[in-house]
Amino acid sequence: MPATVSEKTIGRLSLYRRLLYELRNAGEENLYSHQLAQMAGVTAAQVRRDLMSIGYSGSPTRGYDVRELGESIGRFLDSPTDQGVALVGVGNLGRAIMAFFAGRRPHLRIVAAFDTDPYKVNRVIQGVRCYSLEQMPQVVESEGIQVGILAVPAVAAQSAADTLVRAGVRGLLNFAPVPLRVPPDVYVEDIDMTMSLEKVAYFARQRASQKELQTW
Amino acid sequence: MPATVSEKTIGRLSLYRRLLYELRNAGEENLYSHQLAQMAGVTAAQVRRDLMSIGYSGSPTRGYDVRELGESIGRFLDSPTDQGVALVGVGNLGRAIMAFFAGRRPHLRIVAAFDTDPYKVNRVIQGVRCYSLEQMPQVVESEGIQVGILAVPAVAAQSAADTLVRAGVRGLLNFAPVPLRVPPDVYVEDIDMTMSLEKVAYFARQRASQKELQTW
DNA sequence: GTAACGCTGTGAATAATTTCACAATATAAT
DNA sequence: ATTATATTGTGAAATTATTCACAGCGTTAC
Repeated sequence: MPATVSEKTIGRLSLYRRLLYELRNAGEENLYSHQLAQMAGVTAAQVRRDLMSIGYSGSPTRGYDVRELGESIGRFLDSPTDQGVALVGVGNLGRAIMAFFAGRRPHLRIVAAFDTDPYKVNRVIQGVRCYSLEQMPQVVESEGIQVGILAVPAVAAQSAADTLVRAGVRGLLNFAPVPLRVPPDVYVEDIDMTMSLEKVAYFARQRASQKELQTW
Repeated sequence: MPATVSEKTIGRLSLYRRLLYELRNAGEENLYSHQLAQMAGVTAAQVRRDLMSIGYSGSPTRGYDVRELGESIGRFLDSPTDQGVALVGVGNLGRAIMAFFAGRRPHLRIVAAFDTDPYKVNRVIQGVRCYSLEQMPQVVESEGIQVGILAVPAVAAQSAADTLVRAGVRGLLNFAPVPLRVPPDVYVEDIDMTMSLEKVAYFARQRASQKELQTW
């Protein structure tokens, strides 16, 4: 059981847990590494390697217990106490994010939203109270928020990040197409839709031309 | 110049291009690898390595020409002809995606949207015509669409993907929290917001506790 | 009981990615 | 012209991530 678990493994564990949760609802009680692997789109060896890092052991004959493994991943990934999340930017994307996460994980909930638009401030949108940017330090500190989501325009991203970090946020999920500059003790995950779409376009083209070559 | 360029490099090239475009607008004419690196949040060696793969050369004294390099990346990444994109799912997220990409890259535009909701079908939303799911094969084929974006609920994702692929799509950008099963000649990029948020929460917590340990 | 099976856990091998480090070089200064 | 300088391009090394391959082991079947 390694002292530190890689970013990629953490991501896959989150995926495994979701799949296990669905299996549990479907009444499954146990499964083998190769089954979980096929559902997750990875190899069986990868699954076993990942599970090593959380110290969960299966049985050679029954494989893994669906419920136990799910809970085990939960203990590893989740905070023992609830983690509140701050959302900055309540535009199209921000509201879509709110809707997407609404009612999903009670342990990791959006508990406050921030926007400059005075029409949104003090409203409750998707069950989340909306504050002005000025109130950010206050609210973040009083709620003990450690995680922020940035859904603001590119130009506003860095300053919003700075304010969040100053208020004590240690992790950012950044949807703005700008690399953020943050202190080394703050973790940033970028969701760069433009980059992703361009990657897809590039490889789609490549695959399409490979297909043509096959007939030669 | 390698025969095949890695997925990660393609992603970074897309980012470099965006940064170069901004620099160009700011009137910059040339820059060094370490400058681009610092803007992109990578090392200078990484930038030089990435640029090797598109065969662009700079000068030891002037560095890279901002305009030339940007165009060079464009020639490498972009299709010589325009690439149309199909968006499936015009809910909160779908509309946010439309708004996000509206007017960004003319070469890579959302040209058709699909949804089951009869209220949306035949409407024009964010400048994009909305069709029913039944029309998908037809429209995708007649428009020559090779790239699809899935912004549908998890349960609908696989079947939407199947239809797109059958109609000729070779690349998918998948926002649904489900691993898609597609033929090997179709490229899939997943944007899994739940996984990303859980990663951020995990590392935020970790960084926060490291901070505490520093004082010991 | 015990033999056979097919899985897990993991050390070792391989593959992919990044970084190091330095020769080659284009320019500016003198 | 020559020298000094700071950067590029790139083999080689280091690091990180994945896969192989197999010993060890519960369980089941007989």
